[in-house]
Amino acid sequence: MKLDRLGDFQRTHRNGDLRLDHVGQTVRLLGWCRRVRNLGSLIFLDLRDRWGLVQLVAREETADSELLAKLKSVRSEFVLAVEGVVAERESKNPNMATGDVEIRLTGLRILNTAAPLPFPLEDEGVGEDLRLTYRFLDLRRDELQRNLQLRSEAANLIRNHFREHDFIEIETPILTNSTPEGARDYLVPSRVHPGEFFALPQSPQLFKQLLQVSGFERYIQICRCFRDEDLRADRQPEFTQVDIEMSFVRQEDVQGVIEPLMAKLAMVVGKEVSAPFPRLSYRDAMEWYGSDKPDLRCGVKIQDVTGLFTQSGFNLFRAAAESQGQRRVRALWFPGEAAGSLSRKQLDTFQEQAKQMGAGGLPYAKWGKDGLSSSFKKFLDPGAEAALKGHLCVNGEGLAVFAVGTDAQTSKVLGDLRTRIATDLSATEKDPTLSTLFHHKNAFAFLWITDFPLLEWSEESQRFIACHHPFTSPHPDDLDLLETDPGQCRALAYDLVLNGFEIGGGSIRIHDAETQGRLFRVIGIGEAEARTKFGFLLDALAFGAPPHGGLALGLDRLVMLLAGVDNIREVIAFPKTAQARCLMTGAPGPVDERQLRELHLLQDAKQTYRVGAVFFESAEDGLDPVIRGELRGQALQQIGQLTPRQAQGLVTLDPHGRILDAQTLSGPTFEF
RNA sequence: GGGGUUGUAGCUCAGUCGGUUAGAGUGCCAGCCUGUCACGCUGGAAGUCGCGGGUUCGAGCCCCGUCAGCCCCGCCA
Repeated sequence: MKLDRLGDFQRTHRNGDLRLDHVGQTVRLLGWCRRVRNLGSLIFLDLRDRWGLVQLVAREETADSELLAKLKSVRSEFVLAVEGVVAERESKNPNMATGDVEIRLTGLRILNTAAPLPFPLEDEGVGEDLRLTYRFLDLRRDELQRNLQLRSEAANLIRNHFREHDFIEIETPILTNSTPEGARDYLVPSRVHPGEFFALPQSPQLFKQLLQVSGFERYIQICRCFRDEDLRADRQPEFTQVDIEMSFVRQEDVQGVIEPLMAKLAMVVGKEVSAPFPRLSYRDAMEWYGSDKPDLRCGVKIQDVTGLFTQSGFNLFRAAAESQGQRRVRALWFPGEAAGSLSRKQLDTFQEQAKQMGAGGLPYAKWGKDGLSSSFKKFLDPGAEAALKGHLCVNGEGLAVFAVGTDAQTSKVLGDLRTRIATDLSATEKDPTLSTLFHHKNAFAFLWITDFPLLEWSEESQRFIACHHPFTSPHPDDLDLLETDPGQCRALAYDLVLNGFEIGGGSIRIHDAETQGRLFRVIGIGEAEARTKFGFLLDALAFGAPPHGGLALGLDRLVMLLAGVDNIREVIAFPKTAQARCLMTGAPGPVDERQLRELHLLQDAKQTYRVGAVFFESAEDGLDPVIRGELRGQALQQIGQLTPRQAQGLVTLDPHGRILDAQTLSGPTFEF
């Protein structure tokens, strides 16, 4: 098809803006054809641009015949420039913003055609692999257009917020050093320095601290970070952090800057949230919610019922009760009819989940229409049942599930089931009493988790490692524990949590070289290594580093929650799959051997020479060396008789065509 | 590294106990159609049942392996 040129055509309006006010005006519009509805001698066409949709119309009896013919050739997603007169519709469409008007076509330019799309833009539920392969088409869809628009607005709002608070935006290097702690790095080989590597930043942590030493006092950057770890629905190998750092602050000051920002961001999507947000210590969060990122929309708390089973015939529970706190029995109580009438099958799926989280099974007690049913009913005599009901505050139908084990084990199981069961129950929406337990899912429940442990014992490395990062300040009250009982030492670290997602984390940093040295020692980084890896930091701390602290927000996750979607890929223009591949570009991909050699990733051992004649010599085992020698001799002789331009070397190939040996006879060498 | 799940027409899916020529809707192509907006009507084309083995007289279906998407555990200072 012959295409028209854009020429000097200029749009006069955005498609979505046209209203009855514009009736009678001649307008020029640009966009994509969403769909043609050809009724014979009456043709409708919806034209889409970034701002909306408007209906075009042409009538056989009134329209120019050339225009009409051209219009009939238009298919979905053709790119058009049109001219027409805005008119009130005969039959209006209340579902469309521009549904009162239509454009009577007077001119049409087909700027480009479009092959039939590999998937329809309107449908939900198109396979995600297909969407990612044709991401540029996927991004035409309303939802992604909205999500990326929202992301842009959020980023702008964030920048403005910090600018209003006198923060300065500073860029830090993408090519930096690998650090010994933390996630796996993405490495970038250095061409200039053989055998040495840059690492892409997991975060600009050290740079932002150094900027405090430099006196910038309030720093912000919206920056890309990279971690080469396995992915999840809310994790990508490259992601965007809102990175901030402040001097002369306590953690309350950092939180005080973030909270109003969150309120503003929530406002963008019509949510009211009030600051200050609740603060919960790590310890309490684990005790009540079994998670360091609890979803507070669910009010159900974990309860300790260990004490009820000291005399129980149920060995599993009694053994825990007799373990003197090593192991405990903990429970979740979900009141209401919906919970009390859960089927055996549903309980089985919860049990499967519990097993996946490391539990042996899922003991339960359910009070339903027919009274008690329980996996350990035979150990629940009327007295024990009454005690259990009293302890859990059971006054009606409902479900209690139990976990037994160490705090870490039971927290993991119950922390997961808490929200999983609550979500399932609220999905049924049969039971009004649930609303008090699981607030409707549109709420935004922010909170801070504070007083994280500074260090945790790593079985794998047989040493303590930093929970947050090794620059986090110990809690001043716990400083003495650093060497005596490192596991008990709390950190001045805090996470921002929204609806069960960690959307930010930060800390007050160590700002003196001595404490930093102490911490390095505790986590097994010796003097020499500290010097090599972090010498610049230790130096900086020695030259008048101010007390400082900060935080990083996960922008992708934050926007994901603002957009109300459950997957981070929905708010990233060109995301990677769970296997960290880009289905559109195919990245990562192989590179030329020349590149590998240049980067010193491939030895030059296979280097070979240009030849005018190639003599194939079998390298299969069993070939008599004498014969091989003779063959080689013959080859050399033959080649030697050729003119130098034709014969410059001898190459030995194996049966697979791989070069085993090469020899220059004359002429210039050449790298393959 | 481990577990679960999905893979059939361009797309979304159905496909019985292993048994005839693998179907539907939609999209696409052609024709008709003056108020559609998920236009309608008629007709047509369209399949490496992810890939590779195996079992069987016979495999979309059963078995083994493998690849890819998604979810989870480990991992993610």
